[in-house]
Amino acid sequence: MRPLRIGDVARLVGTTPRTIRYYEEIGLLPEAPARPSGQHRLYTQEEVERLREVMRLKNALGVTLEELKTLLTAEEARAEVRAQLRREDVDPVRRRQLLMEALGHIERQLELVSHRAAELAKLEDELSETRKRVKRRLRELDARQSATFPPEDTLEVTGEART
Amino acid sequence: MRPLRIGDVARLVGTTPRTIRYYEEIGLLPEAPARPSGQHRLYTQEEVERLREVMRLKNALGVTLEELKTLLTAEEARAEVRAQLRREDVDPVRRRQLLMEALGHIERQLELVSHRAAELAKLEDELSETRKRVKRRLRELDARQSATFPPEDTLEVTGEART
DNA sequence: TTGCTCCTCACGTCACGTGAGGTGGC
DNA sequence: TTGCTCCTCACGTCACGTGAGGTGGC
Repeated sequence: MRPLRIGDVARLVGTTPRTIRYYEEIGLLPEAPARPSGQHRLYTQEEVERLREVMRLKNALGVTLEELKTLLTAEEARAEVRAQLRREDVDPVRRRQLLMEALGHIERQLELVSHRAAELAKLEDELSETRKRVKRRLRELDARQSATFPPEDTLEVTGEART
Repeated sequence: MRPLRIGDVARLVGTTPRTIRYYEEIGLLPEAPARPSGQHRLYTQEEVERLREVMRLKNALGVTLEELKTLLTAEEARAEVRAQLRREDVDPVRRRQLLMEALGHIERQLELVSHRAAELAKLEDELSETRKRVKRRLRELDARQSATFPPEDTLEVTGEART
């Protein structure tokens, strides 16, 4: 698979080239290595995934880019920790400490996410309740219509109803 | 209940006085009526509710304030429509048309909300899965500990575990 | 009277949007 | 060669944050 250009990447993750350049500028994305100024940026599939994750977290958590940067750095540290833990030669005390740290990070993120998720779920619920009520009133209206007027296939009163 | 000042309102809905003034400035909130320049703004409980709803929609939908303004205007129009519908003297064709319009608005909002809600739910799920795994590893570690070492009440190896 | 919160400018900032003018690869 | 996308400034904008200097109510 050939390397992608910035416009392709932007389309793939649902953003704009300017945003990608800005994230690179503030250090949220790693700079394309050894690119002479003026040269085109090229991206691997891996970098696209990274950016997709960044966008997802940004949308989900609703934090500033500075906080997001801290968060991602912490996440990389956790990846480092996982690598350390895979090598079995870590003593259990240190091992426990690392796992507890990881747990702390995860729980802080979970709190943010579940709070927002709950709010959204509530709003969604309210909206679908309202929709139900409106639909019911439409059905009731139609029922009264067909009682008062001839059946709909013989008369064109509410043409919209078929669309 | 006495009227509230801007700082109290901000605290109640979880924002800042500056934000409330800004919303008033761009017409997202109605101007406090007949307030001489320099005079304090005073708010009723009703206005607090309105602002709370604005904040909730803003957070949930993630739209620009301009879009939010359009959305709220449409919502007020719907309230107007509901008032019209309550008076029974609307002919059924018009009645049906109004209900269909309302349904359209609700469904557009629902699409926005449920999309974001689904994304958040997915992220929440992933996070709690990860948490589960980390917790399981901690339990396994502790199990091996108590097999290798004497029971914890006779030895102080992992003091942290008690906190 | 003394704090406290409020007021109105007005400039600063964050996260980009939007040209201007120019270069690079199918 | 002609489009197209890319590049780097650099200024604009949206949604506020943050003082500066001053007034108002318990």
